[in-house]
Amino acid sequence: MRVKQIADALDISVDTVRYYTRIGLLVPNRSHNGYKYYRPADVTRLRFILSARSLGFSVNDIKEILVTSSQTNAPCPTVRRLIEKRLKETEQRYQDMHELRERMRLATSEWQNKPDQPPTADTICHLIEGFTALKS
Amino acid sequence: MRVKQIADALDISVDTVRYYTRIGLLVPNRSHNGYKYYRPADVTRLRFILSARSLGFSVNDIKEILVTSSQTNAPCPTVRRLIEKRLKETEQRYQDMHELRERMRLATSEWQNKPDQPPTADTICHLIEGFTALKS
DNA sequence: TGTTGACCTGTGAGCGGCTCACAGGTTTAT
DNA sequence: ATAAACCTGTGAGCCGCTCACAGGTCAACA
Repeated sequence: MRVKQIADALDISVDTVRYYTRIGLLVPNRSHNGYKYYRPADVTRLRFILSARSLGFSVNDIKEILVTSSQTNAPCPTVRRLIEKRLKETEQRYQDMHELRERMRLATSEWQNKPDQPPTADTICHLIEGFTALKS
Repeated sequence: MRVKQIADALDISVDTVRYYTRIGLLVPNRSHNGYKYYRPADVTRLRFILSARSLGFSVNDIKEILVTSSQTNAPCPTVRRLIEKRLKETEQRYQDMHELRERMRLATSEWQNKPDQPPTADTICHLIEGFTALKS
């Protein structure tokens, strides 16, 4: 299979396949004309990559898992260790997003009742600089 | 003020100040030895940048707001338009983060009862590939 | 046999928002 | 005078793609 075929088969862009190939997650054959040819094993591998991505693993995590899996018997301990780490990060980012969303919502509602004003010597936009939730 | 002073004053890294300077959000003076010197107006400006960042505006948004504010009377219409857009994106990303977190939590709990297994011909890690929530 | 045109290819660069590495300049203490 | 601490700007690197682009391939038609 060439890049377009494998990309279409798994419903992702050719650029994503090329990216994974470029960083060594996929290692296709090369034909005489320089084209990359993907075998069934590469499809399995790519499917695995996509599953892992959708579980929050980074491409470096995936690289590590693939190396472990080819060197030792079970990559599972690595996988368990990594997801714990990534889950913690995700919880944190989720929390941060929540707070950001609250700030943004509060700002928009607060700004409903405020008029437009031109900038002054020490304020650029009174909406932003005067937003109460920023005054710690 | 030189870069370290302004960075310390607003409790951010010198690299961040330098980044904002590099992309033209801040325009300090240059002294004979090539050092950048920041004036009180730059402090106001940087404080504004930080407020806007914490409300979810991108640096490009901020650039646009600053330009508008220096060209027209009130940047407020621009600000209102931009935050609406960013808020929508934030809601979406928040939702995505929520789903990701759920998937990760479900996976970890499901994996508690599963043993480690070596890879086979068509599975790299049975935990990831066999995770139920991925089977659409 | 030639040629048009659709489609496909790989490579290199770009994105955002910083962060890091590094060679060299400046300041302070001796 | 000199050593050490600290500061400087510039360039490159990070992640996970995405885009631009010049050129290659291939089937259909003249």
